[in-house]
Amino acid sequence: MVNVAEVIVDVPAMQVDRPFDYLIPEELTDVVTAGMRVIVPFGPRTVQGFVIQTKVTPDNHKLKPIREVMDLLPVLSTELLALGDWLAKETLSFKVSAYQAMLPALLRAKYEKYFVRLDEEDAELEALFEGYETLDWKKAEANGLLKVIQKYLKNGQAEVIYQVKNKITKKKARYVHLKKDPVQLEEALLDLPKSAKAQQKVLRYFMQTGETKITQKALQERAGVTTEPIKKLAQVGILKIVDQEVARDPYQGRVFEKTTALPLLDGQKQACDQIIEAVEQNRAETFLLHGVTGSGKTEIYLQTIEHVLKKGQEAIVLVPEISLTPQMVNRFKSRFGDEVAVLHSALSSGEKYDEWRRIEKKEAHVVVGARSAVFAPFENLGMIIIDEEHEATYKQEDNPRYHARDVAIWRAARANIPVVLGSATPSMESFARAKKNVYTLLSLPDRVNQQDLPEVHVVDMRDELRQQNRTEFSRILLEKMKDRLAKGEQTVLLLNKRGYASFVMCRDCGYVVECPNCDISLTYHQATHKMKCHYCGHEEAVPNHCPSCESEHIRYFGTGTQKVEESLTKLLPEARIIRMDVDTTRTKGAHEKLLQRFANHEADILLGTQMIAKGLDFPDITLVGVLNADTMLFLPDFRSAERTFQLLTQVSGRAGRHELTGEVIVQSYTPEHYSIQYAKKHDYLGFYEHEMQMRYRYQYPPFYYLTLIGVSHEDEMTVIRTIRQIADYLRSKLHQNALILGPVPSTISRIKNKYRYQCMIKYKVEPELQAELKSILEHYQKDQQKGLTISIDVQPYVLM
DNA sequence: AGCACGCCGACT
DNA sequence: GTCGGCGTGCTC
Repeated sequence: MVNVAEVIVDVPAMQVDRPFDYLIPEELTDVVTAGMRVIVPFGPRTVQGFVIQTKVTPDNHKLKPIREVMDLLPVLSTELLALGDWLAKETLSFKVSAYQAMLPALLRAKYEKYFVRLDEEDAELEALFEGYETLDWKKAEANGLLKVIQKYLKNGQAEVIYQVKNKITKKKARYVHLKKDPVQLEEALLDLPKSAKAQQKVLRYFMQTGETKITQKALQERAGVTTEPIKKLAQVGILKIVDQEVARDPYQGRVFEKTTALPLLDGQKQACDQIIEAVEQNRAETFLLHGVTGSGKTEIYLQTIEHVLKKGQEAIVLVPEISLTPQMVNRFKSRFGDEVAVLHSALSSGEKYDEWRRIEKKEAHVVVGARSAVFAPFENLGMIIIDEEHEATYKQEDNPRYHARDVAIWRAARANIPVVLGSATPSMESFARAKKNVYTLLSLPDRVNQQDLPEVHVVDMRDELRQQNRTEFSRILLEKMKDRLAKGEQTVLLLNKRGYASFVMCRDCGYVVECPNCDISLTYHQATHKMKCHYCGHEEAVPNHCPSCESEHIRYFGTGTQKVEESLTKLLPEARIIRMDVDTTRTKGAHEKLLQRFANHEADILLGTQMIAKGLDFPDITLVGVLNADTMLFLPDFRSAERTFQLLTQVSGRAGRHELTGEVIVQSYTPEHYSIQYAKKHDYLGFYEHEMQMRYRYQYPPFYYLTLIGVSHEDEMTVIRTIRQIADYLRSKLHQNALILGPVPSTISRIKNKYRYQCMIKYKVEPELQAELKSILEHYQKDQQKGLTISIDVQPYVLM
């Protein structure tokens, strides 16, 4: 009998998406356990793998042994292993991909391949290796040496080594330790030559503070010296310099003022009590917390988490990436201090790893993070909160294409704990489930400050045009901005960029500059003064003449934030403007700095894209303007009305959150559209009813489930043939109530020279669908190796 | 995925 | 007769 580990190898391919057995070598017998990463030989290669199980079996002498363990403690708990299995099945992706998705990027293996010289005598070989013992494969390949080296491999004068590398780098800090007691120190100071002023400073620092250990950096700053005197003192044995591991702390040096629970309104209290009851009774209940902006949802999160912590359990709080602002983090940090770990994409991969480790080591009991934080390695979870549950960012757009909400509900069901979905504008799906009592609805109709919701004016921009107003600003908006300027109050302007990139078009013939590889128009970039493709990165110069008709009337269309800023400066020269978009927030911390400046009243107007729609909470914002409310209304996506309503509601909530009442101006070319009208009235329920009718009529979620199948290849005929075969196959297999739409070219019909076609399945109950889809993937496996890509998105969120 | 093996055409 | 193209199949 031998000890055997079942291992999922790090090779994302269908044929090897199953466990492989490996012998556990004797010295690792009690070390290897499920959830650890190991290094194993796999064919001629060496790869990383995840142990999913260990077992004892009869010795069949055919198993290769595990080469090395990468962890001493499992990185995946049994819960997360099971979750990965489920995820892979649900999203039709590979198990390894699911496991990788649950871990910080630093735990993903890096592979290296290089040659080792075995024959020391051969002169030519030595020359090839430039005298070194090893030669990097990539380097050899780049220099065209592979063929020559092959000979040496064959006759055993060299060999190929496959190596798995850990990416983890521990952050080190240089510490200075004091090796002498105060008396000795005094003597040492007297012994120092008079000229050694800097060394004296260092010793006096230690004598005055009584410290015995300090980072070198801090010592240099505080004692006002450079590295040299410290080195000297270390040489004579008075000090010792030690490199020590430290955890990166992205919030280092910040002081969080401790806050305590705020008093709750009746509605908040009731909601809190119900959630706490579910926590107490270990009930896997899903709550939909529907609260208007400013109704105090966050305070409910904080107080229920407090309860979870008191019970000795842990909590996960998911927040959309863009609202993971310092303001948001601060609220959690100041209530729970060091118990909070933050996981978000602006952190470096090292920082993310360290935060993840704090969770794993049970130093943190609350995690606040974006989508992937739903996989936080807690083992005694007490509650999961998803704020702004309607946000599309919770759906991962590449494999594994999971939705964080589904993962949360899975974990909650297993752990018998509640999930809280919070939103001012719940998704149709969630609200429908709440109405059917699948979720428990908790409503917060009132704002905490008892303020009325801001008044929303809708301006018909077609009228403005008729009145010869060609600027981006309606007369009323301009009027109100001037008024705020005079009163010293602040304005937020939202430019809805989605579906509205700036492109170059010929005014004479209508020619639009397009990407030669992708079926999409090129975007104009002012910074580089070039045309760039969003999808493949293709770049070209801005044309002077129309390539089609030679006309010189070729110009930019679309409205960028820069352009708006320019015209705003002309109209309101005295206004101080802060512009926030991808360009001005690219560098780390820029986002925060700009907001801070706005908070400090260093500007009157904040102009930005979607990223300013959330989380801004400044007392002096009394006017919000939406420059173009409807640009995304006509995107080919059934959720476009819902998204428009959500965005408008969201930004409206930025105004008048404190004492001053707010006003909102919404500019639109289609002011009569229901999503705008209901947003104007702050009428979520009205919008919900209307939108549900549309969804019913056009057979969309939540009445039908969707699955999107996409095929792409360089040869258009191959794509059409394949997608047709798939559609026909599904038609023959699925229930007759299921609708199969298409195949049709995708919205962007070509990316990177690959043609893209898709078909959509709409269905109600289809228990066999998953199996059928899997068999389709298997069937086209060989073609997938020849450049054909089949992507399956179960319950897609974005249809483009 | 990646790599070896193996079977055919185009050359020294 | 050999080099190298790519199709096929396997990886504990």
